[in-house]
Amino acid sequence: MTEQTSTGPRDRYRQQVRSEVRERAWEQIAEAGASALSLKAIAKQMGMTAPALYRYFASRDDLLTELILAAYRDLAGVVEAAAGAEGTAGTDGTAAARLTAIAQAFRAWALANTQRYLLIYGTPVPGYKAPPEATALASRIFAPIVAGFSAAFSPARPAAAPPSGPDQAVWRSLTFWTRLHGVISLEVAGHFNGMPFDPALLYAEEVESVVADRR
Amino acid sequence: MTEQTSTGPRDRYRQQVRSEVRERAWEQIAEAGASALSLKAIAKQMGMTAPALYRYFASRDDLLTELILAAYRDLAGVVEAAAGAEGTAGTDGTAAARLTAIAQAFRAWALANTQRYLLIYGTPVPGYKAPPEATALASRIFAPIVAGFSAAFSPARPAAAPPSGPDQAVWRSLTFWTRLHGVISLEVAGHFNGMPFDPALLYAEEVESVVADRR
DNA sequence: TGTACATCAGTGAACGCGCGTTCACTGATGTAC
DNA sequence: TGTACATCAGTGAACGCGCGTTCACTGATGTAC
Repeated sequence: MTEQTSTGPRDRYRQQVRSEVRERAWEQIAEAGASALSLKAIAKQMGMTAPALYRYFASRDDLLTELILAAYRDLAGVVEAAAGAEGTAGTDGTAAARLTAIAQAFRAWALANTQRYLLIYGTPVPGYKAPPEATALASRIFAPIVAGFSAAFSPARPAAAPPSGPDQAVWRSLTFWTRLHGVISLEVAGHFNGMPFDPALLYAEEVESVVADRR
Repeated sequence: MTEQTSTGPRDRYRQQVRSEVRERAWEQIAEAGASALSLKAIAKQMGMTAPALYRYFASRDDLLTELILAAYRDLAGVVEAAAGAEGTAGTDGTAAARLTAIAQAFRAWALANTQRYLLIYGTPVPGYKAPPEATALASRIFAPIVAGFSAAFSPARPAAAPPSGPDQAVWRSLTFWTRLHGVISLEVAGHFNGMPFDPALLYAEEVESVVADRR
């Protein structure tokens, strides 16, 4: 009845196993970091022998690459969704609201997916070379932010914009990005532990500092 | 002739070997990250067998702890030196100059000692518990910054300062810290690669954004 | 100044561990006639 | 509907590797008389 493209029962099973491997991999990474990712350990957890996993992933690095790209895609989706949920752009107020929504979604995702966040923005895994697709996905995350700042700046001075027009938006986006990351990465790494203040407050202020900056 | 406290020739040799081990360890960490730190590899590099190193360090984790504390101490020293080199405090201008000097020294150290920086502020080494001394050293790094912002704010309204007086300085220091770290950590992790802009410029602007903020 | 002794750096063998990956194979499952 | 065949998931043994750490030991170096 359902018209599936090359999805026999065997294929379905394949996808299921692949998905469980990824799940276990994330658990493992969450517990001991990306460098601890081990096919043998995953196999043992799943009640299989290690060589069996080579039916599903070409190598350990292949699995890691897939996980990293999935993390990127997930985050990109979250950011895009947050940007899209704020209605159509145009007015300055809406652009600011959209940027704030993006920032909140960004942090929420980072706190809920600590290891995924660290996989993307943390200390590079030694000896591991990120695939080219990662760069494209990084742009996908960045794009809604640049769009937000572009919208926030363009309506005031329409046609004959000052020379620093589009660059201005990119520059703001960079500042936005580094400020958000500054708070999140220190929080996630536990460097605020024992300090009597609310990171959410600091974060909110940082978001404001760029979004509400009229210059 | 030289009055040394328990420093016979044997002791001097000990310190020399310990120092070479640390050096090799840093080389190793620089190449492959902290998780790749290996006593056996260090021993081989030094033309010794691994058990010999146990004369100098109780365990691998012990060596790592020493390295981390040394990194903290080094950075703390650099920050303190930068703060001290800016003459006595008091005037508002001097405090700002001091903060800027601290920021520049901070970044310079981070870029020159990438792995050391990541060891302190990067993704936590999985399964490794930082010693309590680390917290004290983190405060030593933070203190000159807080002092700078305190000096920048107090002279205008001397005795009867507003309630948010001292907290204000700490809050600014936090913002200062997260903004600097935001730029540095992304730069060091290579996330600016391929982006056509100068991180030094972005950094300078971030420094200014907190130091020159009159509110 | 010379000898006896204590200290201690370093060796080599061994332990148990875990890793990624290959290979020839068994046996179940789906497919074509 | 039933049989023959191809596909493919999973096993078990093995490879070579590197790790931290222990232990009993050799031999050189410094120290005390």
